[in-house]
Formats: sequence, C-alpha cells, structure tokens
Amino acid sequence: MERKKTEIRREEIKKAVLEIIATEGVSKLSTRNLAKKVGLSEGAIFRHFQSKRDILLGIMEDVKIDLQNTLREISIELIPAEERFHKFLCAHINYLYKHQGITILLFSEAAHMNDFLIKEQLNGILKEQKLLISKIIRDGKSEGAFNKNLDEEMVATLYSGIPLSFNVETVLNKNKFNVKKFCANMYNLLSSVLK
Amino acid sequence: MERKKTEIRREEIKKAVLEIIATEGVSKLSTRNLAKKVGLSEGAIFRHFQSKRDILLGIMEDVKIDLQNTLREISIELIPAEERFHKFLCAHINYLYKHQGITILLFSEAAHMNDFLIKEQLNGILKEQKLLISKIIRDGKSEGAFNKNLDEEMVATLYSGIPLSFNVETVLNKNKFNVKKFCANMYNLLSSVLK
DNA sequence: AATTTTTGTAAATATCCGCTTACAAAAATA
DNA sequence: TATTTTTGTAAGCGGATATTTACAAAAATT
Repeated sequence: MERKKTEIRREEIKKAVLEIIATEGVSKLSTRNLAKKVGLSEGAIFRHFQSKRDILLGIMEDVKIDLQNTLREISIELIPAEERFHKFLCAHINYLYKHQGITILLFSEAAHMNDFLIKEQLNGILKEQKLLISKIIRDGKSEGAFNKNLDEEMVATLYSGIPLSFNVETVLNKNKFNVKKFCANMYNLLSSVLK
Repeated sequence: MERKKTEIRREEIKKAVLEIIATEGVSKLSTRNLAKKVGLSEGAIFRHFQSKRDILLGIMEDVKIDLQNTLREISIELIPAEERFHKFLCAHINYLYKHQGITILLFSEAAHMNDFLIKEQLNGILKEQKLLISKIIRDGKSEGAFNKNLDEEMVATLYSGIPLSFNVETVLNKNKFNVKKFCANMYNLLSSVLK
C-alpha cells in the first residue's frame, strides 16, 4: 500500500472536497465519500484532519493565502486605479472559476453548520475584499479618475455581488462561461459608475 | 387536541421553516425541530407534505406567487423606466428582508440537495427577474432616459448580485439594516450606470 | 345517531453521519 | 539491524435523519 506524508494527503483531501462539490453537490460531501474519492479509508481522513470542520477551515486558510494575497497585491500596484480595479475584478473571477465549488462550500457550509469561527472567517474574507475595493476607489478619486461623490462603501457592496452572481450562474447553468468576456463586460459597465 | 385543516397547517409549516432558518440556522431545519416549532408530532408534518423536499417546493411556489408577481407587475407599470427600476429594486429588497431565511433556504438547499427540479425552479425565478430588469432597461432606452449602448444582459447580471450581497450582509452581520437607505443608495449608484 | 374522512400521536424503521478504536505494516530513525 | 514513528485499514460506535406504520379520536358527512 502506497503511503504519503500528511502534507500531501491534506492537499489531496482538500482538493477532493472541492471536486465532490463541483461534480456531485454538497450533499455528497460525507467523510465516507470523501475517503472513497481520495482512495483511502475513512479513518485515514481523520489521521490528517482532526475533524471535517478542520478540513473546511483548512480550505478557508487556502483562500486567505491564495486569493486574498493576490487581491491585496493588486490593490497596491503602482498602476492607475482604473486598471487596478479591472485587474482586481478579473483576478477575483478567475480564481472562483478555477476553484469551482469553493463559493458554494463556504456559503453553504457557513450557513449549515452554525459555527462561529467559520462565519467569522468568511466574514473576514468578504470584509477585506470590500476594504480593498474601497481603497482603490479612494485612490481613483484622488487621481481624478473617479467621481468624487461616490459612496465607496456602496460601490464595494455593489462590487461584492458580482462574484456571487457569477457563481450562481455557473452553478445553476453549468455554463461554458466565457470568463474573460464576462470580466471585461462587467468592468465596462462599472467604469460608467465610477466616472 | 385542536385540529386544523391541511391548508392552514401547510402555511404554518412553511412559516415555521423560515422562522427556524432565520433564528436557529439551516442546520436546525430537521423534521423533528420543525414539528416542535409548529407544535405537532413529526408524523403530522408528513400528513400535510409528502416529504421535506415538498415543503421546500411549496415555499418556492410562494416566492413565485408573491415576489415574482409583484416584480412582474412593477415591470409593466405606466411610469418612467427610471422610477420602475427604483421601485423594482426596493420591492425586491423589501421582500427578502421581510422573509428572511428565504434566500438562505433556496440557495443553501438547492446546493445541498442536488435536486434537478429545485435547481430548475430557482433558475427559473432568477431568470425571470433578469428578464424583467432587461425589459425595464430596454424601455428606458426607448424613452431616451438610459444610455442606448447598455448591454441589458450585463446590467441584469450586475443587478442580480445586489439581492445576493444584501442577503449575505444581513446573514453574516445580523445587521440592523436600514433597508430604505440601502435601497436608495444602491439606486443612486446604479442610475449613473444607466444614464 | 351512525359512518366516513381527516387530522392527530407514539413508536419504530432503515440509513447515513462524523468519528473512534484496535491493530498492522511501511518508513524513518537509531 | 533494531526500534520508533507515521500512515494505513476494518469494523463498529452512538446519534441524528427522513419517513412509515398502527392506531385513536375529532370533524364532517350521511
């Protein structure tokens, strides 16, 4: 029997979680089915994670490291605010597209398990995204590129709906979505809000 | 023991579902807890609905009748497209605020049970909302109030994110949300997209 | 008043869930 | 090579779930 180190198995398990959600739906995300997907016994899953909840938290940590770092970096790049906004949006959408299942997992499980830490984590992620967008808007204002009367908070709220409806559409329509087009079109629309 | 007609019990049960979700979370939505909330035995629940899934479908039917009819009517009112857009948005947000738990239920359960009919119903609801918005945009264009170059489909997608992020915020922050302000501010923002 | 239908209960059902335990063997370390 | 640590399995645990069954009594109908 082939054996692998914990760190590798942990990655395999987290990957399998997203795969199951994207292809079979959240209801099939049991430790039994997860074990089958990874090719291990159920007990082995609990060798690498203390609990199912811990797997979820691990995935949230990944989002924090991968997506949030990317977005944070974009938000302080030395390019015009307009360009930054565009890049930010595309990076965001791209990540969600590549990691299908992650939004459903986060929201569905955050709603399902009535778990304080998980809700807090999700809330933290969303709040930071809104803060970063607000910052870009503020920069755009002082650059003279954006309308000075804009309510940054509101723009950020409007923005935050985009990834959500993007996800709903991809899930419900299993769309062969043209991600680039979606992102470009949405940016065009938004740029008229900003100016 | 007081006895009531099926139609009344059905309403009580559906109401209890939303109450549980809004106050205790989706995880507490078991037939046991539901029966307790209504003040019946578990068996009685199944006297009035064939299955738990059927309760969900019943609630979706209510949304179709209450929310969708309201929105449909607003979309054809004989007032300027701008006003219609505003009214549409506010009615939409208001309904979701008054029926807290409904969005979580619809999305969370649609994601959870990988159920074709439920997904189709939800998809139908969202698609119609987008169609109605598209129609209002088109009317606004021919009235000369909206920018003729607008991509109606994209505006509708952008729009559809608003109720979603509204819900996420109310759920995650248990906000003492000022619904009217939210709606007015969001409309102001959007009207700059439209013109 | 007698009968049928509807609405209720209590208890049991099979199934699935996350997780633990007892044990084996591979891999790393000494 | 001998020992310890890590990674695996098989089986089973208690508990929760949606749903069913057998039966009682209220309400409606005759």
